[in-house]
Amino acid sequence: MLQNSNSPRSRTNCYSCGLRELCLPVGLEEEEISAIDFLINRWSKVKRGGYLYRAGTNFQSLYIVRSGFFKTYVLHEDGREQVTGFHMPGEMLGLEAISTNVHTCHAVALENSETCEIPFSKLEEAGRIIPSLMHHFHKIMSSEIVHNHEAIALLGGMKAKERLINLLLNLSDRYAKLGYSSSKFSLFMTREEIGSYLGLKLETVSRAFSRLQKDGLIKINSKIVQLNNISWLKQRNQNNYPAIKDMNEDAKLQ
Amino acid sequence: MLQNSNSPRSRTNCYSCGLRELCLPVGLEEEEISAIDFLINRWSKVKRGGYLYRAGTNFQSLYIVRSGFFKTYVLHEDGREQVTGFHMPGEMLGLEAISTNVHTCHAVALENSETCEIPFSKLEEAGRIIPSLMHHFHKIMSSEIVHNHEAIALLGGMKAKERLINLLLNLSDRYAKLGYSSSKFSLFMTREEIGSYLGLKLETVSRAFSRLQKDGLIKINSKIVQLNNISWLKQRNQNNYPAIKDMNEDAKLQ
DNA sequence: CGTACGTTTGACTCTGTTCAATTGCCGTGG
DNA sequence: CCACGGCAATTGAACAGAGTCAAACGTACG
Repeated sequence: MLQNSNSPRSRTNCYSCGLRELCLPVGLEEEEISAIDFLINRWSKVKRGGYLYRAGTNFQSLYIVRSGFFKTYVLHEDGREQVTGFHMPGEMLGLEAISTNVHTCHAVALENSETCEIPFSKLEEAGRIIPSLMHHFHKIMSSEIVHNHEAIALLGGMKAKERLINLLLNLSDRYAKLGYSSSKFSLFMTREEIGSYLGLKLETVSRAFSRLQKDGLIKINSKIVQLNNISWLKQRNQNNYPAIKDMNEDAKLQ
Repeated sequence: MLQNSNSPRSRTNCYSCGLRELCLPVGLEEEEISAIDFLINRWSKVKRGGYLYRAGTNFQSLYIVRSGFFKTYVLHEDGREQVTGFHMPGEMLGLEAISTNVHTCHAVALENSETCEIPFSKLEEAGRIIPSLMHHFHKIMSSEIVHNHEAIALLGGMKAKERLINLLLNLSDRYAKLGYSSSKFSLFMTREEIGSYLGLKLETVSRAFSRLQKDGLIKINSKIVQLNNISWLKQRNQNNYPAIKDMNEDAKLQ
């Protein structure tokens, strides 16, 4: 049991980490992995409701969720919070802060969570020596941008029910990647947080859930949701933009 | 007139480029600038309505707007287009494609435009040799994420009039940085494109313009807009999230 | 000069918000 | 163990803001 996740050894050991194939070390050689183990100089727990970082604080490190569940949010002028994302194990937090060296959003744990901390200056140094590490880091940042574009498309063009289905399918996919059930999982966030993320009021979220349940598409019991027919939901509500097919349409436009 | 912007010489010369302080070379030494001139292997024109790249095509290069005005958009399943951003000189395009090596959005010129092309693999190579270049590139990607967060906040929590004011102030700031008037400028996009970006229908955009004009806040003549009292507009409609002030509120939350 | 496109404006509809009351759930303490 | 309080979630009814449909106007370009 040397590699038990609670042993001190595994605290700074990417090699034995269950998230290895989802996280920063993707695509690295064994020796390179041990090199980045070096970077990760801390391993911290954040209790439910606790802050990983706050807007306005100085940026030093990026974080990777090791276990648990986070939300990030910004505040509107009037104090209303706008959730900008939900974050699951293997996902990186803090990328927004690189531009100004100050965090521009708040990161809160919605469950008791664990994170790996990666001092950014060290990551840049290591990236110079290990090109594939740097490249993979660029991919992570880029996919964050893609993900944001999807969120913008969702907020800009979808109705309440579609937004909710989209979020559920998105969570479903991410749980699947982690090896959990894609059809039945827990929502760690409140209706209000879901609403904030989807640009809806909590009552609207609640009504949308009720309606989806009445239509037999899902089963929902407070925080536990079950998707009855994922492929049907996906068909009814594509969340990917079929790039190739689009090309024909575009040709006409030009 | 060796450095005239149409001379062949200046095509690959960052040193003499008017955007030098807004673009990739920010913070580099002179010798380093000549090193990145090396990277930029093409300099292309895109006519109004033409595509810089399309979703679904392979990713090779990033682009920087040299002159003109672009929009980027993704397509919803039903073919409706969702504008994800407007892009002015000095701004970088194509960052979304790094993650998959395929462009996930379309980039169209709204005016006759010019761009610099930066092969991404060469940029990564150069970044290994010039750490400050790599670091600045990371800042650019990060600020793209911040910008997306702002767009999400706008779409998630604002009313039509607020959204429009926000866009106008945003454009105003960006024009100011380029040395143009911040109070009177041209909108290169149609009402429909504005609406798509703001998550509104074109009629709603038009009505919002009319109302702002009737209230004396702006003057609008088809595509030319004049902001009558920028500081008042800003006060009435903050588009920054005052991070420091927020800290007090947050303390209560935890 | 005429067509096509973008814009403005009005009247009506509908989705989501607001306000309010009720229910359900869970942890605390009697 | 049950009663209580507090928070989250549900549901209903009235309301408001944005969407839809339609008509008319302006402007740019062939």
